[in-house]
Amino acid sequence: MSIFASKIKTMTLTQRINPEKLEHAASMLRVLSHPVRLAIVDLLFTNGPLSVQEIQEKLGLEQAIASQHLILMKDKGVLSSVKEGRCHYFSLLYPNMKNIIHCLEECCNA
Amino acid sequence: MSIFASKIKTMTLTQRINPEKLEHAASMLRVLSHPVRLAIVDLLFTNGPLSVQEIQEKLGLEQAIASQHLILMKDKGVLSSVKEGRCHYFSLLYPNMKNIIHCLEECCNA
DNA sequence: TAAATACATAGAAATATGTCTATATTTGCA
DNA sequence: TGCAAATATAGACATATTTCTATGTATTTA
Repeated sequence: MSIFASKIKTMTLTQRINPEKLEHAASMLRVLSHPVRLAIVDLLFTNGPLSVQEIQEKLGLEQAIASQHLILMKDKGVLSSVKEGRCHYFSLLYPNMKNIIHCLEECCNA
Repeated sequence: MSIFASKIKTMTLTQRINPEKLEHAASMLRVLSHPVRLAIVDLLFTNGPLSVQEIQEKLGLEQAIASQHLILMKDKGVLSSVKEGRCHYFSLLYPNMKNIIHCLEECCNA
């Protein structure tokens, strides 16, 4: 049952779903609301799992910056990671996440 | 031409589009990344143009809080408003914006 | 004109976010 | 074992966000 689907139009989002879920939804969007993180989503959607170093190089980021954004994205449930040797490979937990970006451009010519 | 559509897979988002557009896209998401503002999008999508007072009452917000969020959303290009007498009616500039929320739940069971 | 209604805004304070530098941790390899 | 590679983390700092209280502005109505 979707948290956003409403049967009773007079009920607000806040009334229909619990605050935790609403905050979580907002949190997911907040993760995407950064140029670097949008670029990471795009990169991983196109290229599949990549190590921190690969992401760092392809996007021209400092090591710490790349790591910090990636860990944040993982903590917030946007990315997953697997460890192979000393490399950590990150990938999109939900590749459909890219659709949000697609929606965004459809909505407002971003 | 979509800013996110890539013909050359080796080009990153940052390389394909200009930083201003990327920042604008991130900015649009940042506007949505707040529980109250998600609730406002939902409310206006369902109920059409509403005055500040109506929004305030339906969502149980303080007057200043409602006004601040609404003005922010307008400034960032998410809402439009018309003034009738002393009421300011706000509505979604792009009703499709709701789709982003729909995508969000599809992506990650938000 | 005075009061009330509907909003907006300013300023302060708390919290969150983003970046940078430096350092720590883990793992692979000579 | 000792060094290098890959990544994570800590701490400091600047900036942004959010909320709150109070006040200002525009408009309607008595």
